[in-house]
Amino acid sequence: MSDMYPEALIHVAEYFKVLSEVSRLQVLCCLKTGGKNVTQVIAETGLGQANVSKHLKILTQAGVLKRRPEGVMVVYEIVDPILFQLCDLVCDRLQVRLEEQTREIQDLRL
Amino acid sequence: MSDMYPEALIHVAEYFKVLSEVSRLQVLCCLKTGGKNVTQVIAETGLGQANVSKHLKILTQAGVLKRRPEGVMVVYEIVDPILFQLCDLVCDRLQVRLEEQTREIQDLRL
DNA sequence: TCACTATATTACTATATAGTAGAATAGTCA
DNA sequence: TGACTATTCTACTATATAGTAATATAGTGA
Repeated sequence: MSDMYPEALIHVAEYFKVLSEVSRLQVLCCLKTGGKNVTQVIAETGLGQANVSKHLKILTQAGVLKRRPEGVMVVYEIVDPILFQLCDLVCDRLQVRLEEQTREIQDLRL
Repeated sequence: MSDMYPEALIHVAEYFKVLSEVSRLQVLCCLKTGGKNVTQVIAETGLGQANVSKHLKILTQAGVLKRRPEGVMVVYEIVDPILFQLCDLVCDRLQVRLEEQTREIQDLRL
């Protein structure tokens, strides 16, 4: 955000875009407690197999996950150190906004 | 990110989606130094009028900007306290990733 | 009132991508 | 080798949305 060149902003936008899909956030939540193989992710999220595979690829290419083959299986784990900071910031902010909106609606009742 | 319910993740995904477009990041960069009216934003970003109007609305509805009519003009300003924290975190992370990739490519040369 | 400026909305096109079915690939074991 | 399992890829459809042109709205001053 230090300058205005759209070229530099493309990468920031792409990073945020990776985190802007519910299914991908589900996958990340599922991996929060540690690395898991694809079958486990499919089972825990309830998403389709091909779909999970695609999202895991997108998250890996974005540098959020790391792919590690283990025998027949492939284990994915979170390696992005800022991921949870980002999500916690957003969650806190959303909560504050909701409280503000609740207060505004109450004020209308006076 | 504290649970797995997709309903809760929808709001997080929506927030990230708002920040996942280059044009909107341009608008935010333009407003980083202080509130501006729509005409100024159009001039500084080079984006179309209707387009800027649309993005300003989206950013306002997301709670990132605040709309304040001033005479004939309408001034928009950033009110989201976490916005720059988020962007700085992502920028730093992207820089680290680039350095890692540079090192990996150099290692291939050995 | 009319003309002018600033902003917002509507209707449309073009593009991107989520999800899926089915095929392909790769590894393991008998 | 063949059968089986785990994962990835390909081709496709359906949906969402960025950008734009034209129109609408709203305020201001002559």
